[in-house]
Amino acid sequence: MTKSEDRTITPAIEDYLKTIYVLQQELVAVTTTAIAERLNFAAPSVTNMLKKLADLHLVHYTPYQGVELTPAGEKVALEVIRHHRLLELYLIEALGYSWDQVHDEADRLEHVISEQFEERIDIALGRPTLDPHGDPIPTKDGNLPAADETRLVDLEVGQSAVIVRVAGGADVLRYVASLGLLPQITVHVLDRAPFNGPLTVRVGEERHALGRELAEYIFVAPVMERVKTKGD
Amino acid sequence: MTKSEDRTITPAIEDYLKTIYVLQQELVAVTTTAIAERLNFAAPSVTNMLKKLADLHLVHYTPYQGVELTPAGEKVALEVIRHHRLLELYLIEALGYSWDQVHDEADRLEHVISEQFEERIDIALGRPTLDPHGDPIPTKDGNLPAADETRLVDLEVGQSAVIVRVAGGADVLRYVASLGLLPQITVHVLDRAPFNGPLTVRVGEERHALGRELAEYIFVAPVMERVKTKGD
DNA sequence: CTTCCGATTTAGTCATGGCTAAGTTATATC
DNA sequence: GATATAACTTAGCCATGACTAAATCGGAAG
Repeated sequence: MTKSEDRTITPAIEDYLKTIYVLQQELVAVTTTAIAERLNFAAPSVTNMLKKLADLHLVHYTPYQGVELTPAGEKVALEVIRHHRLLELYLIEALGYSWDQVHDEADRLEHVISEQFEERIDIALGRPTLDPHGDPIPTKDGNLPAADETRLVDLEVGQSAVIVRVAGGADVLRYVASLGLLPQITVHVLDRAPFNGPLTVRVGEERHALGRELAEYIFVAPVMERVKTKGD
Repeated sequence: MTKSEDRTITPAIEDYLKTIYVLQQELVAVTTTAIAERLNFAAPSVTNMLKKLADLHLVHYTPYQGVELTPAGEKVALEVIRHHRLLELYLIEALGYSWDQVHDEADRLEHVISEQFEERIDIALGRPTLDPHGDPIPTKDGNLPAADETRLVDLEVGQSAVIVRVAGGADVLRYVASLGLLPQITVHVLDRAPFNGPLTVRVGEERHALGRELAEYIFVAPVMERVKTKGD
């Protein structure tokens, strides 16, 4: 009856493709080392896998140069990312997870849920387009609406913005959440210390100093509110 | 403080322990071959794993004799079974799966969900005690209330009973469901053909002939209603 | 042009967990 | 008691996917 599928795509392969997809959006070239760092693997392990992915026609791999997803590879990556983001949203909305607890759970579940499971939670959530971090959820046919990509670190003193999403791992999410910096929240930039020093921001009644690196993880939608001179 | 994970327990180990647990309830001795058949593995693969499980003190293994779970092994088995049964119920209750679709999904999910996930769906379901097949759900501290174990095949002609659960794989479940033989449903035994022949049962307005083997998979709670005469 | 160094790949190892082929054990039967 | 046979184990193989150590590439500096 339902005989097992062509299990060429393993969880490990899915993780690599997902990582490469994300890195492609951050970097000009996706290198072995960048992948190794992101996945916490040794570089040779990555080289190994890249050769395998190339054999499977999931990436274009040029030794010493880097990799790029093929359309087939991108399709797999987007499916995994769709699973991940739907799961994160479902865990929060349906099961009451908190914002910073969902990532690890989704990382494990994303590899094992069926098409049916995906479809059922998609329906249960009302076919959402954004995940809890504000990232767009790829559609079933592999389209990903681009998100705004202004970073908190790029704002000028005096500007305000609404947090859209926060990148980075669970530790970053937890810390950022503890400061009240959650999606939908408005922040005001009070100061930018020189020499790559911290940003001081106001969130509600509180003030926090954020390292530059941290502020690169926080993506915002700028609010062009009345600044100094009477704006239009 | 949640202790850091003892990653000695792999999904493969969980599958073996779960299978051994189930077989212990069905058989006097759990043999290599019985495990191999249930898991669809070759016998030597099982022998191999049994040695590993014995090293981990999860089973008592006597070569050529069979295995038995240790308390530690039983604990793991019950945790996995708890995951499985909670998941099956959740898939049906919360996500609208049908009765015969849940097994495979639960088989994959049971190995990856966290304690938190288990707790959340347990709460969402109102801390249930029976899964959709009528099997009891082990408690978090590893207790499993015994279920009634009368089989449909053991009923006399003229007896009626309510189906409690159906054992067997997805193919059995699917077929049995297609006959309308679902938990909560009442069946009436109309005939038992001699020489191990089929049972004829009435379900609602329909009659079906069931092989003896199939009728062994169907567990019932007998109903002592008025005895009827033969024929009709 | 050479030299150096970090990035990368090659080579070879290990654990997991399947497999087949071939021996060994237990046991039922003559 | 001898032996056939099914059950079981041993031995050895394979793919995955991680690792370290060592060679190699390639770009920036001298």
